[in-house]
Amino acid sequence: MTITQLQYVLAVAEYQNFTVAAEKSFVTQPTLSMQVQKLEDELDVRIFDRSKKPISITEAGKKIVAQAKNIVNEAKRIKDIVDQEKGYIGGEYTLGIIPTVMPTLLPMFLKTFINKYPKVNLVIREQNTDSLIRNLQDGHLDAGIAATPLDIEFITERPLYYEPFVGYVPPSHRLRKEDKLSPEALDIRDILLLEDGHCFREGVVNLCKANQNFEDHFHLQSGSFETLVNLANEGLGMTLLPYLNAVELDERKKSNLKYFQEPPPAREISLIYHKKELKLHITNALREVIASVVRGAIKFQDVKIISPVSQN
Amino acid sequence: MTITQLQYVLAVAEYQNFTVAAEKSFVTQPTLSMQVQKLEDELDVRIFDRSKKPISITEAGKKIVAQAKNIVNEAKRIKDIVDQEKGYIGGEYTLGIIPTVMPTLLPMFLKTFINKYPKVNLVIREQNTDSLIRNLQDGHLDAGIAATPLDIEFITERPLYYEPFVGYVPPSHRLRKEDKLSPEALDIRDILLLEDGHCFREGVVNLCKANQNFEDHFHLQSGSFETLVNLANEGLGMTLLPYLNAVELDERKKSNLKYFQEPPPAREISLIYHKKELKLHITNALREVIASVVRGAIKFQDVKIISPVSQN
DNA sequence: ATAAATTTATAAAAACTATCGATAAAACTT
DNA sequence: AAGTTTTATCGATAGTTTTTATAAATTTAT
Repeated sequence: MTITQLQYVLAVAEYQNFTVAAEKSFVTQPTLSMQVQKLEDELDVRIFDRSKKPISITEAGKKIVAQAKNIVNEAKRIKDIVDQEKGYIGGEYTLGIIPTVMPTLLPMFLKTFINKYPKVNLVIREQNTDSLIRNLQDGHLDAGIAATPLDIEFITERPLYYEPFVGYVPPSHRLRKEDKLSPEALDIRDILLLEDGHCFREGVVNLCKANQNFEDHFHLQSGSFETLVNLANEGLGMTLLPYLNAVELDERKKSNLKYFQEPPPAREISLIYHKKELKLHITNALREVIASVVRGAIKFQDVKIISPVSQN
Repeated sequence: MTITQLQYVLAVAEYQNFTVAAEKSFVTQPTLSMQVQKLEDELDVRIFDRSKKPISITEAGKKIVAQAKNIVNEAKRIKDIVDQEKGYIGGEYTLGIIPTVMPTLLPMFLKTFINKYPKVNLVIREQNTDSLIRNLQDGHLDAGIAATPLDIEFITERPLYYEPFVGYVPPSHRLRKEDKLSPEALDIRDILLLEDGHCFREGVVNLCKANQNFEDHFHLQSGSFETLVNLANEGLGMTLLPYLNAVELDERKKSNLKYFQEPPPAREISLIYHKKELKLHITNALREVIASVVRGAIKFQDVKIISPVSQN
C-alpha cells in the first residue's frame, strides 16, 4: 500500500470517474486504474463498483476512502511540519471567504500579504459558511474568514474585527425620522434581505427575532448589497448593511444611512481553521496582516454580537 | 514520500541504530539507509544526527517521527477496516496483562479463545499498568487487561469483573480473632506488599489510606503473592490477596484466609483499549470470551471499588 | 595511540514496479 | 444498431527499490 494509491482512490471517489480522476492526478487512466486495482487486490476487497455508470463506491470502499483521506491529509502535514520547523512561509495556501466579507475585506489586505510573503501561493475562494466548514473538515481549505461564533467542535475561531450593522433607510421610510436605530424598532417584514445561504441574512433575522416572532413570509431577496440599496431607494423598504459596505457608498446614498444606538449590533468576523492546525505558521502570518490593516479601518469595541447561525 | 520510508524512519527512531532497524524491518542496512536519506532529501531536512554514536534524533526529526507514527498507524487501520467489514476475526493481536492478573485469568480464557478464533495470532505480554498505557498509545498493544478506573483520556475501559480483596492472616496475627476484616482495622505497617510498580500494591495502599496517614516506611516487598504468603506464615505480618489468587491456595493455607465485611473492597479488572478502536471486532470477541468464562468463576456485585492509581 | 570492531555511506548490478501508449472490452447514449 | 464514453488489458520503457560488495567514519579495546 502506498500513499499514491490512496491518493488515486481519493481522486476516483471525488470525481466518480477513473478518466477524470487520472487527469486530475496528472497520470494516464491505465496508470490510475492499475494502481487502484493493485490496492484492491492487496486488501482483497472491491472499493468501487464499476459494473454501472457512473461508478459507485462499495460499503467497504466508503470506510476505506474516509480513512484514506485521513492518511493523505496527515501525510501532507509532514511537509508542513518541516516548513514550520524551518520558519519557512511559503507554498500553496487556500483561503475561503464568505461573500458578504469578500469585496470589502479582500482589497484591504491582499496586496500587503502577497508583498510580505511572496513565496505563498494564495488561493482564494468565495463560499458560504456551510461549504467553508465542509472544506475545512476535509482539508480542501487551510483557513476561512466567516462570521462567528459558529461553535463547531473541530474549528478554532480567532476574531479579526467587529463590524456593526448600519441601517439604510430611504427618505420615505417610517423610521427615517428617528435619530438612531434600535433593534426593537426594526420590523423584519420591511427589511430587504440577502438570499438564503448568506449568514448576514441569518444575522439580521436573529437581530429582529429578539423582539418578533418571525414567520417566513415572502421577501425580496438579493445576493448583493448594491441591489438591496437600490430596491430600498425604490421605496420597497429599508435594509441593513455591514459597516464596511456602508462606508463605501457614494455621498448621496450615505445620507440615507442611520446608525444604531450604542452598543450597536455587530457581526464578529473571524479567521477560522481546523484544530489540527495545518500550516499554522502561515495562518498566523495571515492573521497578523489582516489584523494590522483592519485596525486602521475599523475600531469598534463596545458592540452587541449577533449570532450568524440560524436559531431554529 | 512513501509509507515504507516512514516505517523505516520509525524503526531507526525506535532502535537508535540503522543496522538493527534494518534487521527488524527485514531489509538490508543500505536499503534502509538510502530510503531514510531519500526522505530527508525530499523534505530537505535532517531527521537523524549520525555524527555521533549512538545516533540522535534532530528537533525536526522528533516532530516528523511523531507524525510518522500517526500516519503508519492510520495506514495499518485500513487493513483492519477491511477485516472488520468482512467480519474476519484473524491476524496478529497483541494483548498486555498486568502481572497480578496474568497467572489466574489467562489460563481461564486462553484455550477457549484460541479454539474459537484459530485465525487470530494472539501475542500476550506481561507488563505493568504504566507500560501498558504507553504501549496502547503508540500502537504496540491492541488491548490490555488492567485494574481500573484509570481515567485516561484516550483509553476506553470495559469492566470484565470485580475481584474482592481477601486477607491472609496467619494464626499469630492480631486480627486473627476477628470474624470478618474491615478496612478500618487494617494497619498498612504490618501488611506485606508487592514491590513497587504493581497496581495491586497501590490498591492496598489506597485501601488502608482511607483511615491512616501512610508514611513510606520500609516494607518487605515481593513480586509474587506466593512469597508474600510464605513470609506471612513466618510471622512477618499479614497480606492481602486478590480473590482468584486466594481460591487457588491449598487447603492448609486456605484456613488462614479472612474475608472482608460486606461490601468487600475489590479491584475492578477491565479490558482497556485505545479510543481509536483498532481491531475493535477482535477486541469485542475477546471481551465476550473472557466475560463468559469469568461469569462462572466470579460473581460479586456489591463491592467497594478501590482505585489502582497512586493518590499522591 | 593504534588496532580492531562496529556502524553508516557509497557504488554497481539485479529485481521489481509505476507509468505510458495503444488497443480491447464493456457500458451507456442516441 | 451504431456511435460514444468509460474502464481494462497488454507490452515496452523508464525509474526505483533492493541487494551485494566495499569504503569511510566512529567508537571501543588494547
